[in-house]
Amino acid sequence: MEDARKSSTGNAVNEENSNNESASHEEKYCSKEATKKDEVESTKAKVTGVREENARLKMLLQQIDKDYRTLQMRFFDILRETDKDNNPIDPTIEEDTELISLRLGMSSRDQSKKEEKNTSSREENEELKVGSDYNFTGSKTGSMELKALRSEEDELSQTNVQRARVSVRARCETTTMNDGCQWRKYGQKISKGNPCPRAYYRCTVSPSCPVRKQVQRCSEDTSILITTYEGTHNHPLPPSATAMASTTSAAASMLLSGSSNSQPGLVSSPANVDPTYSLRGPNPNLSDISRARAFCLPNSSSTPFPTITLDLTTNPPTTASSGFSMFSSSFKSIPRVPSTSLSFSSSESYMIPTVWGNGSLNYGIYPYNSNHLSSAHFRRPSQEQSSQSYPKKLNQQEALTETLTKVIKSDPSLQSVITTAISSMVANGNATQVNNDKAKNIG
DNA sequence: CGTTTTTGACCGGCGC
DNA sequence: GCGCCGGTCAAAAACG
Repeated sequence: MEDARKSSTGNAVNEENSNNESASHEEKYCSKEATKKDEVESTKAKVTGVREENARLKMLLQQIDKDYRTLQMRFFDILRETDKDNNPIDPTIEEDTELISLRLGMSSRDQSKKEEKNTSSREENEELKVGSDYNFTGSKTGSMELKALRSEEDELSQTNVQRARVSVRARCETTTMNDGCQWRKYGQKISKGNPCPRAYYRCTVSPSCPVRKQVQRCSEDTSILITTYEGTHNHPLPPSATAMASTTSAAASMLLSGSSNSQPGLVSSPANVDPTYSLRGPNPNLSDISRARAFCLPNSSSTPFPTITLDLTTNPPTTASSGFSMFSSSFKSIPRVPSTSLSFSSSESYMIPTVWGNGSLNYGIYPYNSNHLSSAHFRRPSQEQSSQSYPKKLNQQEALTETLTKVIKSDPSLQSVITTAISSMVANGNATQVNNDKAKNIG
């Protein structure tokens, strides 16, 4: 190979030398044309490059779309399986869990039907759940989602069930996060304990959309904006809003699927068992987001709905190697455990240092699923008994965490999807710009 | 002129 | 029952 290349190169050089004179003459006369040709070639190369980039972005978007769907499906599967694993004795709990998680994504009727179907129907199920977030990819999916959501809303209004809230903490200088949706401010209040006013916004994309959000600056760090979303959009979302919507929806699903114990009649006090989850992460960029952390917090007794917090403000100097190390570490780290009302009814003063801490893993009570607690509640409603079951719940928690971590780590696409989802919803609108750019490219 | 924001009034839940 | 508090309403003002 080496010899052949040398000889070949040598021949070429000889030929070049022999033609040097004529070539130099031609250069004089053709230099301008050659320059033009070079420019044309350069332009062509650029166009080709742009086309390739365009194609690559298209592929990327399709992949993200696909990954999102996969993630959504896997997420609910995991939750379902863990529910069954951890509450095998009490079927009532599992049933409740299903009911609650359904309220988030679809009606119970739809869900129960789908549960009866085989695995192939999972895809359809998945389509329903994710449809609103990706309805720009297909009107059919969007309409299906719309039906499901309306059904859900009807059920919500009829049964007056709990609604999950998703709180996003992010550094943002503007008055509100640019999440891609259209909002109308309908009120502002000074809330107790925070000098910064809390603004109330309503989604105006659709007149009947029930989604609302509250925006308030953190009293301790006014650069941090706390945005709390409540409800589910019952209309197609613009592409720029899908990232936030899908992420909050998934987070809320995660939360509600674990709040079965809040069912009235099954628990002494719903306020005691409202878990507050938190996904904590630093900053809008992907690598930082990949270090985001998840943890659970005792819910404020004043909060009527279970709340999950996505914390994108802190900057823990952890290794950014694995996209989902955050889940594993945070879920495993459970320094304190709720013992029924004692921990759950804890006030904000108890919760805040955990939430607004420096990024250490001193948080988290009930990772994504509070059913472990619920089972303890159901079987031993007394505080004393629950306190005694603390180590057991911890073990369950850790086992559950490990299971989830393994699943997530075993699937790189899952990691990338989650990372992308979280990074896409950050406050400064970067994600919106990216989405818009991608949409333009596709268009 | 239509839409959005502002802001005081109002309402319901909750604790005392 | 009363007051506090969070959330919402709705008229007026501001805005584009």
